[in-house]
Amino acid sequence: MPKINALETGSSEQRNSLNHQAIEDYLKTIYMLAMEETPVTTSRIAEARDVKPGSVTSMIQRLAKLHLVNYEKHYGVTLTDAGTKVALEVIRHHRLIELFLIEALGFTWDEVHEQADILEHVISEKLEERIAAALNYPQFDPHGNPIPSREGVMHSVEAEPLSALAAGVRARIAYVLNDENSEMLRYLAELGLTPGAVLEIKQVAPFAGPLTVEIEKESRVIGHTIASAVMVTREPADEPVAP
Amino acid sequence: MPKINALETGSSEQRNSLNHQAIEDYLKTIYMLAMEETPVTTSRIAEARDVKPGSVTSMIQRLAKLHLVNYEKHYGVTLTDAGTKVALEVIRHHRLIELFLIEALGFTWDEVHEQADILEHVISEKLEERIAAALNYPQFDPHGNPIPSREGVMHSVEAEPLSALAAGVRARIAYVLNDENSEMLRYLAELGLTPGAVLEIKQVAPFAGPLTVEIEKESRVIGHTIASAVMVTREPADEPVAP
DNA sequence: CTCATATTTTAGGTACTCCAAAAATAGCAT
DNA sequence: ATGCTATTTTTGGAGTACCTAAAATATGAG
Ligand SMILES: [Mn+2]
Ligand SMILES: [Mn+2]
Ligand SMILES: [Mn+2]
Ligand SMILES: [Mn+2]
Repeated sequence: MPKINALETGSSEQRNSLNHQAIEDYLKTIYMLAMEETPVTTSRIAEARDVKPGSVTSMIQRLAKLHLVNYEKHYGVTLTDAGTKVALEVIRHHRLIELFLIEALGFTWDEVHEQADILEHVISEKLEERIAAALNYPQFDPHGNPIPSREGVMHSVEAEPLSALAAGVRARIAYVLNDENSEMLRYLAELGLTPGAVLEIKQVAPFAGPLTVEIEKESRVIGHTIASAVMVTREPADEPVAP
Repeated sequence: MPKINALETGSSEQRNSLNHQAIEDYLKTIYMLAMEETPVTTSRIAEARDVKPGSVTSMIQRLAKLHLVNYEKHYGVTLTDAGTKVALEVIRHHRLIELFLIEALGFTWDEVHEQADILEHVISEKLEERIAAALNYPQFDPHGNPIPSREGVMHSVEAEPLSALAAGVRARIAYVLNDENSEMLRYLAELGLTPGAVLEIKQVAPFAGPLTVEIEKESRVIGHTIASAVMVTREPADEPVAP
């Protein structure tokens, strides 16, 4: 029947696809962590992937041998061009799949991350292309994150957390963090806090307190933690002029 | 991110899903082989899976320990109820996915087997259900094979190879064997030999020679090998009565 | 220079494979 | 029925890809 291992078993192996779940996931993790701070240390990867540091070290050594990362002992790793390419490829898969599950199969935005995290490693390039085509070559995933292009280019959006805004500011939701937190996603959807929504800050309680926002003419009070996960871009304050 | 191994790593493991690529594929292979002859021997499995007999023996021992097969040394294996359930589940996934790739994403029937062979192991029950629903709960896959129900019931179709028919007989194509042979599938499609098509045998050359069939008013000559892969049911000879 | 902390190394485990040697069975001749 | 060979199956040893746990070592703060 299958044999995903066909290329790796025995001695020769490694045709052109240096794929495999684990490798791809490490590269993806490193890519994400590098966006926050570079180089990426062993312990940050271990924490993110929920494995022990020793496991990370040995995987890093493998990745370095495959020229997917640059590795300096006791210092950290950075992705090589080849490693970046793989990471972006996987992220493209992930985000296309999330959107497809919602658009084509009726899933909700809190249900798709887990399944996408598995499928991202096993779809062929042809299937990726068909999915992209079926979705009309979308730019953003359901959580507002940009989908890298087939060529491996990702246009990241400049945004700031909702929690950083002051009263009176109008903003549009760009994307949400923690898309693996289903419970939070359900809560956000309930409040109408989804990408594209426009809101205005009414009140900000001090000391990381709750903020009051107006959205769709409704006033909502949300906690600081949630507000930190919602990334927004500022909108010009409105005051629609009557003609 | 992911961690398909989350449940198996370390010591405890095995929540409810005794899944995993290899195990599922062995069970599927055994199921298929058991339809031809039971018990299923080590060497038949080895040949079907293209691994060495020694590998099969050790996997069989594992499966037996998991109560997925009954194993008698030097004799053969049969699936237990639990093993049958897993096999049918995987076959259901496979066939639903093949159909979905064609119906929803525009693949052709010669392109889907390989991708389905991988995806079958990684779709959740929820995704399976959504795919089935999107296809309106289909009974047959694109190659004419029955799709087992969610409860694990498969209604197999009584059919005989086209190559077994005599001249003059009319028949309807039920399904084709070797759905992993893309080249053959493309050739069959070209000739119009797809499930549901009705044809009439015009001539049969002796000694496993070619047969001439009429299909869609066209006369076609096909080799014995191909004809053996096309499974048909007999149709009453027609002679449409003019009113 | 010393020590806490992060990191790497080492050793050991599971899953899956291959190869080669040993054991069991089956086919067949007598 | 008995024995012998050809075939199949099992066993044992090994290798890769993960992982953990625990011991050894590098780093940099004070
Ligand atoms: Mn996601
Ligand atoms: Mn993943
Ligand atoms: Mn198939
Ligand atoms: Mn498979």
